[in-house]
Parts: sequence; C-alpha cells; structure tokens
Amino acid sequence: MNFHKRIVIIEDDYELRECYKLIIKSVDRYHFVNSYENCEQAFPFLNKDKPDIVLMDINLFSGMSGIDGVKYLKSKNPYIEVVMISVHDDAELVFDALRAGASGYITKSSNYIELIQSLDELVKGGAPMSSKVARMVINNFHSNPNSPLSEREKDVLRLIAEGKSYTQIADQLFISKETSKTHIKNIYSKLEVNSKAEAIETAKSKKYI
Amino acid sequence: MNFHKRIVIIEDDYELRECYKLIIKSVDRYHFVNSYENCEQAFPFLNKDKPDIVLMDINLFSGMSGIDGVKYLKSKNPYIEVVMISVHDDAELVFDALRAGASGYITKSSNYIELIQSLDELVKGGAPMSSKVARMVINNFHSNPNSPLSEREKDVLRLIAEGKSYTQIADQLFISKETSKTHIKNIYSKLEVNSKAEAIETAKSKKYI
DNA sequence: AAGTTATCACCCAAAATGGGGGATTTTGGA
DNA sequence: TCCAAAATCCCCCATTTTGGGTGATAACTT
Repeated sequence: MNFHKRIVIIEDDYELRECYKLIIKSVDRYHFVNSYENCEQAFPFLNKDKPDIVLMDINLFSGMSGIDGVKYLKSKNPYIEVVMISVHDDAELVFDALRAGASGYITKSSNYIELIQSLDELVKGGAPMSSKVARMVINNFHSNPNSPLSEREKDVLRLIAEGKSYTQIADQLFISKETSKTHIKNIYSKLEVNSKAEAIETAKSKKYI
Repeated sequence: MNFHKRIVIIEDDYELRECYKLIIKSVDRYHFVNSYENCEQAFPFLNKDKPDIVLMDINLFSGMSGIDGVKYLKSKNPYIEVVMISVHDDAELVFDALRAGASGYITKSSNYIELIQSLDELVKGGAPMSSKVARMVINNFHSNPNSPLSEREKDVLRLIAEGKSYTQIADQLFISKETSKTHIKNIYSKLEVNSKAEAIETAKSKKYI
C-alpha cells in the first residue's frame, strides 16, 4: 500500500512548482497528480485529484494562507496528509500550521533527496520536519526546571488551571480550604500576581507547570 | 565545533551498552567517554566526564527511572543534551520524557546507522525522533476540526481557560456580562458540563480549543 | 539555628457563579 | 427567500468564591 501515493502541489512560485513536480515524477513510488498556484484553484479539483499527500506552500500570495488552507482541507478531508513547505521557521507560524492539521513542516532549502526522504518518512507513519522545526516542537514540551514553586504549589496551580475553586482544590488534595488558600497566596506572591488568571498565564508562559 | 562531541551512556543492559559503545567509537566525530548501569552510578562522575550528550535508557531497573534521571540531570546541567532510548513508545511516557527535558527520543530498534544519524541530527540543532514519536508529537498539536463550538464560544472558552471571570471576558471581547454568561451557558449545554473547570477539561481533552 | 514547606484557622466585603426565564438582530446556507 | 444558528442583551435569585489581612504549628533541610 505504500506504492504510488498521489501527490498534489500547492505553491505559487512557478519555478518551485515545476521543480517539485520533476522531483516527484523521478520516483516510482510517488505519483504526481497536479500542481496549483493557490488553494482556491486547487480545492475544486480535490475530489477528482484524490491526493494522498498535499505539499502546501505556507506563504501563498493570492487567496487564503497556507494555514487557512490546511485547516479547510483537513476539515473537508481528514485523510489527506498535508506537508507544509516554508522559507520561514518562526515558532508561531510553525505551531499554527501544526494546530491547523499539518502532518509535517519542511523548509524550502530542501533539496531533491530531502524532499523524497520527507515523503518516505510520512508514508512510514512519521512526521517530516526540518531540524529546527523538530527542535522547536520538542522545546515546546520542555518544562522549566527552575520553577520557584514547590511541588505542592504546582499541584495547586494545575488545579487552578482546570478552573477549580478553593473548595474543590482542597477536596481533591485532601487538605482544608484554608490550606489551599494559603498555597494560592504564596503562589501569587512568588509569581507577583494577584489573581488565578494571571497566575496561570505567568506560570504557563514561563513553563513553571 | 561539531567535532569530538563527548558521549556518556546510561543503560542497564550490558550487551546494549557495549553495542552503543562500539558504534560511537567507530565514528571519529564522537568521543565515547563512559557508560553506566544507572543514574546513581553515572551522576557522581558527570563533572569529570563532562558529556555533551547523554544517551539514556528510559526503563532503568535499578534506582531512579530515566524520566527522573533526565529531570535531575537537566536541572543540574542544562547544557547536556539527553536522548532517551526506549523499547516503548507509549504516548504518555514519551511526553513525560520530553517535558522532563529530553532533546530526543529514539527506539531501541535503531541500528548502527540510525544511532549515528540521530546524534548527527542532534548536533545539527535538531531533535532526533523515531517516526512514531515524531507523529505522536505532531498529532499532539492538532486541534479537532469538528468542534461543536462556534468561533465566538471558542473565544470565550479560551478566556475561561485563562481563569477570566464573566466580567473580564465581557470586557475583553467588548460585549456585556450577560452575553458572556449566555455564551458560557451554551458552552455548558454543548459540552454537557456545568462548571468552568469541567468545560476546560472536556474541551482540551477533545482538542476543541 | 534559620529557612522553607505544608498544614490549618478566623476575619471581612465585594465579586463571581450557576440556574431560571425571555428577547432581538445578524448571518449563512439550503 | 426563508430558516436555523449564532451573537447579542436583559432580569431574577441564592450560594459560593475571591483576595486580602494576621496568625499559628509541625516537619524537613541546610
């Protein structure tokens, strides 16, 4: 079933479009179906093209952005795998693309062999990413080991993040309501905030929890 | 600066330990420093070994687990890169390892070439991951396109997740307090919950926001 | 001996909550 | 063009929560 995966390209640069097309046509196990300048031109033909994989430029000049493109495409056809191709690897752009449903994110510097390797990686059940993107994604998981908060305070903060009240936190941690209040007061003073909302925002942005 | 990266191995299986050692010694650009059976034996020698990279088994039978090991190691020496080696790729284990500070996660099926490629990837500024791990990490970013919530309700829910009150939500979205209350009532009915905490838990676990 | 952490108590007034009822206007698809 | 969904707003109610203050005790680490 790994044979003849159908590939569609959405890329507004003519030269790149042709380049990708040649690369894909050079490999037996991939079948180049069509290439388009933007999402608006591509989407009406999706039912006919039936791609397994779409290579999508993230910075499309005309029409919707690549982010909106993948969001729309995945909502209509969740089984199509979308790999974003971009010159930028700005963290928020990458994360937005992934949230929107992209299964991979590679940079345009990718040469012949890297593009094919990315497709192979995807077909193998992986998620092709350029080095920097992989590192960004992993770093996004890292929690801050230098949190000023004690373990118990982190417990309390996690429950605050779930919207729990003083009483609910107390019940869940088997402590009295007064104790949960004390913990929260101490959290506020350490994080220099004075409400639950601010505490969560500060703690999450600094990866304290 | 990519030359002679110092490698330390923490792995309780003798055969595997020797195997990794041979592989690393076979490549000029890596310098095998030492191998240990567990974290307790390794950590006293870290200041002497001065590794750039630690290959750590996640399932250590004696002493602390690999997760606790990487957490401790990174808290003491954040500049050491840790790559987890595991037979399992259970989602929660992977995510725990990454949260704890691992810079990569590869499976034990990795052969000679894959282990060296992983180290190369790490040195290049990337994050070595086996295919399944990469996919799990990426899938963790995907939001659910079939959310029953309207865009406005998602806006409100995001603010609830930040711990905001009815009034604060109203102010931030330039609507009246009554409107934010109505939105929240509708969110509760759609998610079949009846408190802010439950709403956040349900929506996040189903990736509605 | 000093510091941190975790636990608990009592005071207060203001704000927030969840649940009930009803209403209008705008918007997007069939 | 019509209808349903979405977004906006208003009133009522009793109960709970909140943030702030001051204080204490025990355990544990350094």
